[in-house]
Amino acid sequence: MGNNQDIQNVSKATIGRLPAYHRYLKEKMAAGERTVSSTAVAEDLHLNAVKVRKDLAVISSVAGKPKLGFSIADLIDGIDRILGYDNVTDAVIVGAGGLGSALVGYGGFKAYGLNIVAAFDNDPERIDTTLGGVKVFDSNDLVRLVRRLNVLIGIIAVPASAAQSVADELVEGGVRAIWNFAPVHLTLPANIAVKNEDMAASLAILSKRLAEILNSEK
Amino acid sequence: MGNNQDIQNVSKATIGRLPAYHRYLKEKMAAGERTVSSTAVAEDLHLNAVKVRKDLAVISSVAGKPKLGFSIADLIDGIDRILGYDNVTDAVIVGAGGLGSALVGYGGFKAYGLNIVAAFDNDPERIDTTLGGVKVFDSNDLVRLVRRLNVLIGIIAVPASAAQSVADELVEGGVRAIWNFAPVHLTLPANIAVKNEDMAASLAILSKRLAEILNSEK
DNA sequence: ATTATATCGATATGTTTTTATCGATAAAAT
DNA sequence: ATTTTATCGATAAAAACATATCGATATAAT
Repeated sequence: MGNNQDIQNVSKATIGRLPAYHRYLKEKMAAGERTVSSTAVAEDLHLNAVKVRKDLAVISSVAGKPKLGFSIADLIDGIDRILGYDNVTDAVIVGAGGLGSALVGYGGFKAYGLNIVAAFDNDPERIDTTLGGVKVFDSNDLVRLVRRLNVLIGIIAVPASAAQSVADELVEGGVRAIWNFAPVHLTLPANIAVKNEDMAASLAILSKRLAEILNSEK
Repeated sequence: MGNNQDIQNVSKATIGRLPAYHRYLKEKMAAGERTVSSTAVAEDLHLNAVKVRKDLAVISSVAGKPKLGFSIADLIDGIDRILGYDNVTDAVIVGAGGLGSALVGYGGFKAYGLNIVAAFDNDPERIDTTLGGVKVFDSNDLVRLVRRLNVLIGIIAVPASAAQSVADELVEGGVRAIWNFAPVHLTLPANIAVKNEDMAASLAILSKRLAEILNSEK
């Protein structure tokens, strides 16, 4: 995943929109369509048409055609290539509780280039069970196993109180990217990529939009 | 939640950072501290000091003092006020499966001004059970119950295939904001606030960062 | 009392992202 | 064959966001 050059030349904002385009294009393709116009995508996805056109221009290997638009198959290939959906990267998840099992069960991560090869938990009840095909190991073996498996990505789905120490162990095991679902800020070396999945932040932004809408109505 | 004026004048980027400040400030307060400087916050949270100072200036009701910084208690009050953490808004969640129960169990939403008053599912096994104190109702009663409860926010935690119809029903029931955890783009009226929790997008951004880091090392 | 200093607030600059405009062009319609 | 039109690509302007700089100032140290 992502260990290619392509992803580097694409803006962060665009990268964030690619998965949505990908789903949309897959749908259109399944519906038998061959081309899309930026205007149609923009309308359906409620985005600005110019923005979409620039995004599609980055993705597409060939120029769009007036009156026709872009080739759907080509766009999908482009996103696959940029996001590395064609080659899979291994990851481990720590925390096999509610959120952890939901994430593993959520499935489809493999379609996004992520292959969860192991789960970890410190609850004896959960150790040695399987979670959607993924075996749950003892947290005590985390560092050793992560190092042995040569895993680059770690997912943290443990309570806030345990998150920092788990993160430290993941780094010790050689992980270079951390996807953090615990509501805490992790203190980590600068050369580790971190993405915090901050539910409270999402909720705050939703609230802002709601406030704007309700306010515009009075 | 958020049904106040304050949230309107604050930039979206700042809004997204407020929950992290809130957690940080609560920690500091619990540790017995009374003031923080923007430089300290910036260092601990790995943010730019000027950015933090501007954020804190928006939050704080009084000016910061040289050598001392800002009052922690005042900042917390400010965030509570802006994000509406002091007055709680009701919400319902649809989908009591893995993700749904994880979200309800994730708990702490009430601390973020969100009170989940009901869950819905169409699986007879789940109907009439309780999920962390929240009763699971039959999806068939969704529209009627949501309308009766006068709920403004709906959380969608159902499989992708069911998400659009659930969203339509929520809107029919009077919901004005939708927090969507299903990996699909929802087509909804313009006067409904939507926040998509797009795991694939998060993963894409994490991958980009990882690619940048790995690339800078060779 | 005086000086040193951490921090603030304000202003300015830079960067990223979004949005607007418009001529060019390929397909469709006449 | 000619005209119309949807869409593109390019350029430019605007908006949002981040970062740099610096004088002012309240506290702490001398």
